[in-house]
Amino acid sequence: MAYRETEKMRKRKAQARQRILDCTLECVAEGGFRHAKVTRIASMAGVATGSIYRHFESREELFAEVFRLATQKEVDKVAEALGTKGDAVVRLERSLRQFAERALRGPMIAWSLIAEPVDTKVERERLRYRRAYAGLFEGAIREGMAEGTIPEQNARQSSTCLVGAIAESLVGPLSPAKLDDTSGNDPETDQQLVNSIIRFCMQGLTGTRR
Amino acid sequence: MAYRETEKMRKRKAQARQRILDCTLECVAEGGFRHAKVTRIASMAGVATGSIYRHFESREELFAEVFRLATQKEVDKVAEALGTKGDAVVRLERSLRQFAERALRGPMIAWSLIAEPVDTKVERERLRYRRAYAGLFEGAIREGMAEGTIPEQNARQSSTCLVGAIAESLVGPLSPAKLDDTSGNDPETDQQLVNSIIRFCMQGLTGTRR
DNA sequence: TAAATAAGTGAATCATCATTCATCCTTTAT
DNA sequence: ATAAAGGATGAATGATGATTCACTTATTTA
Repeated sequence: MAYRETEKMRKRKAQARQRILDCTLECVAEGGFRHAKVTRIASMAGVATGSIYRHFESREELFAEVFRLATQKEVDKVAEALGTKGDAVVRLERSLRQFAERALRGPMIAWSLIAEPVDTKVERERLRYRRAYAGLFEGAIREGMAEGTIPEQNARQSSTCLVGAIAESLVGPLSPAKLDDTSGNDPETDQQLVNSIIRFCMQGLTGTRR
Repeated sequence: MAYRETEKMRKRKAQARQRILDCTLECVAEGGFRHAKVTRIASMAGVATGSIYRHFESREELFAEVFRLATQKEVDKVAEALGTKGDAVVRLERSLRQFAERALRGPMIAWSLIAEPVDTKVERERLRYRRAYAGLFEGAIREGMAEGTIPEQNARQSSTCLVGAIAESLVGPLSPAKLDDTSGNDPETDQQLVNSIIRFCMQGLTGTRR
């Protein structure tokens, strides 16, 4: 007699959902969460406003999901860099560089993830995100302590400092005020920036100048 | 014939203005900027809503002013600690401790100043505020480099890292989720927290374990 | 094809608060 | 005391957008 959800429909819905997520990310990459209006997202995704709410509890929930996804990608990259060959020190260095360089390459989205004022649910995701990074770093620091390349210390605390130092150093260069000045980001300057951040961080960790 | 602003009136207005500022700060200290509603502030200050706008352009402007004042106090304390006797290294250490300890003592307001999502104008003040700290630290780092207690480095960059490392380390302990758990802040734990932050920072700066 | 059910729509609604402004109240100066 | 000039008031307004929901359209099964 009746209708029953079929594979085809399930797929179609999944696609719509995905399109909404993609468009939201695109909006965020353009102007941050604040400027990503539900109506805009809907029209970009080719669905009605109301349809957004078939897929997501609320705007905040949608944003939280987008945040989670965008974040996961970044965290994975850092994890990947930490999984390469070498002692903990060089791997940490690689991963810090990865973090910073990726942020400078996608500045608006990085700013949104790191520093844009957001609502509670997204803010909660952000704390998770930062903790995820810190967790990764913490593990590597422990490995370094075990293998003797990093002196004994409170690994949890140090990892938090790493995240903070990088984030703060990037906030200036990433802030929207700077983003839309046309002076363009000089890749050489960026490189120097990254280098000095890393220097500070590695010194903080190892207590050794190089 | 007519009315002309007199000293008495000027004073009364100044008092009202001050009362508004005080109450706003009080509100912020209770629940952050987000929960500080204009109507609430007005009634606390014993004035009509509209009167707020006799003294401040807008809610945002009021908040920006409050932010500035609260901030100035903090910055001054750090500057004071930097002005004490001793070489740059010990003075920096003192000032970092000052910064962190004060934050832990007034956690909600500290969170608002450091990490609460806020509107553009206030956010702008926050950038200034962070730069003010960074500027102070930067000066001290230069002094250290000049006197030979701190190795050559990009002082600007390092100071930014300091601010970031501290801020990030505090965001966890300060975040409202933690603030209203009743477990109370153990002063001993706080002390350890502060110590390890400082250790990391000083190492990052000097490249020397102690 | 028809009945049953779900998905999709988007204009209308709602919620939230900051902000305004017509009005009344105070102060000043004569 | 009174006129002139602000000052203070707070209910009403306005702006912004998220969210809803009555209705339309699609899909499935018999």
